[in-house]
Amino acid sequence: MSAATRSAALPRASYHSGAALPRGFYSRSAVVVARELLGKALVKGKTAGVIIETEAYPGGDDLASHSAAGLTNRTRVIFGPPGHAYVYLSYGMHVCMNIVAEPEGTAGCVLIRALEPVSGLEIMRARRPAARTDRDLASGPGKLTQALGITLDDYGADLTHGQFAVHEAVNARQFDIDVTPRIGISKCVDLPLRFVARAARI
DNA sequence: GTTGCGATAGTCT
DNA sequence: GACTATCGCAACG
Repeated sequence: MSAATRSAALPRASYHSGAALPRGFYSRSAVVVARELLGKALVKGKTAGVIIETEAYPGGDDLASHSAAGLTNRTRVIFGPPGHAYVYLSYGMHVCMNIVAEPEGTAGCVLIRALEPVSGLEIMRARRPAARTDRDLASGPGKLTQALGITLDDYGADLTHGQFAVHEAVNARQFDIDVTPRIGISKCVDLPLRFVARAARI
């Protein structure tokens, strides 16, 4: 266990979700939001998963953030009010999902990189025939959007209420948080902005 | 278990 | 016209 590790709580597979997180949760720095999203439940329709991996894209000075180039049609939601979905197409074929952080007018978002599937497993398996195990259903940014049925049509969706939202998770167990550099980027590759929940053994 | 590579389309230069 | 915040499969060990 490294010095960058700390303890927090992760829901059990038999979890049930609590109330949707309020907008104020997201109206903070992207780094704090990225860290605190671990262990929360991302719900869409009948499917849901517990967030186990995130990356912070603070905007501003961070050249790896899509918002670094400024306000464009694609990035406008990142500058808007927090708690909304920033969805984009990656490598021409994969959909990736972020949650907008920081107060309105300030850029910043959190990439959701992986989920632990907890509800609607049958639906997820049907959507992801390539997954060999249930662990692979949502173990990557492009996989989790497929498993939950998130598409570019969900761009800008408000995640603080409704059938597509992030919920407080109930019935939690302990996990550790590893902090590492972000994955798959070519700029600012050394910043420790990736957060991974590692379930405690036993 | 690991490494290497091609697919594919939106966005920006 | 270049460049991706990736994935899945094939070919190894």
